[in-house]
Amino acid sequence: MDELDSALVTLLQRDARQTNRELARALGIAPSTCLERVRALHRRGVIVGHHAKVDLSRIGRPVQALVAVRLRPPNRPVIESFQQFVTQLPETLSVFVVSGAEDFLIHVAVRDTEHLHAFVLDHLTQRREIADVRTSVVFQHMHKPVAEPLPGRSAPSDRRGRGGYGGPDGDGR
Amino acid sequence: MDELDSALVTLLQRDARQTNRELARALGIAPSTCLERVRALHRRGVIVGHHAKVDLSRIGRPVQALVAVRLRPPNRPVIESFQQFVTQLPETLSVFVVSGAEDFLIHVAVRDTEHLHAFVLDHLTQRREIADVRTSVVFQHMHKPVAEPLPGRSAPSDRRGRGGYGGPDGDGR
DNA sequence: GATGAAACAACCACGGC
DNA sequence: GCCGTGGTTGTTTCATC
Repeated sequence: MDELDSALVTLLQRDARQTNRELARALGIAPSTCLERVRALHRRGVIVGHHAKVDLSRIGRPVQALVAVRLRPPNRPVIESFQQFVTQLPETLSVFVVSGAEDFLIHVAVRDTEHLHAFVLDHLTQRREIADVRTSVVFQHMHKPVAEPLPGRSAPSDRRGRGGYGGPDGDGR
Repeated sequence: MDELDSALVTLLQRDARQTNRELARALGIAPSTCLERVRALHRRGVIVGHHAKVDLSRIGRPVQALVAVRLRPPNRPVIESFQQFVTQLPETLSVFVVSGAEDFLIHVAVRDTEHLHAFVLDHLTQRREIADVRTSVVFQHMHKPVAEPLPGRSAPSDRRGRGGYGGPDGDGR
């Protein structure tokens, strides 16, 4: 995970459909080299997928909300079963399991406020393990497409013997 | 936005790097037809970009948190200036402007809990407009890669002029 | 709009440095 | 580990229905 990998990760997050040639030219390296680096990033699990991003308001889901949920009792079986349940609902975009006053935060996108209300009443509060629900409408959602390796300290490059995360650079091919 | 467009949107969200041939074959249409449909989705702003997804823990940012912030006074200049400020911080992944007890919800990914603490103390609470901060550690974050057009009612065909959220404009491609 | 064929460009494995 | 080249594949355009 050197400087070059970081640059590749940033560029591919910004636009996953650049051709390998464009990438190589942007970094000043040969296309074949670039290709191998990108493949290594996939092999090591740094890049986990490529997804098209859609405008939710243009697929009939212009209203977003965050629904905070507290469960009772908040033990593992209850948490895990609820998580699985809520993940599979079509309105759900993403699910946070969090510490603090609430246990879950559910990010949903729906057709309109009526639909939102129905979601909470007909899907959520029907579950008996729910102790509390707090719904916040999302006025704006700014999502940064690029998550850069943080400044001030680089990601562990190749410190061997360290118990970090599974020593990605294992295969010596 | 017919049944075919919906299928394309779903498939491209799942994997943006499928070749046009694969897409066409999956839908049972000719590659050239498929290409034109996909282009139309871009033109109409349904698909706004293609982004590689990275494993945050593998780029040195394994700890995530949600930081709820209440501002004072919560008027437009204060909200907008704070939003711009917090969006540009490197720790920030996404920013929700919400209704309810708090005004902002900031999703951050950091190196460790010490870094999280420093983020809150050195970046956020330094701003004078902040009335309250509540930090929740994220134990799990399940993100659904695919947002399907919701069942029960089809999406508006092509209503133009709506500004979505004034965020980063799609890179036309 | 959808289709098929031909020009064009990109990808990818290989051998050499 | 990085680079250039040749065979292969996919994309893109155009004429046609």
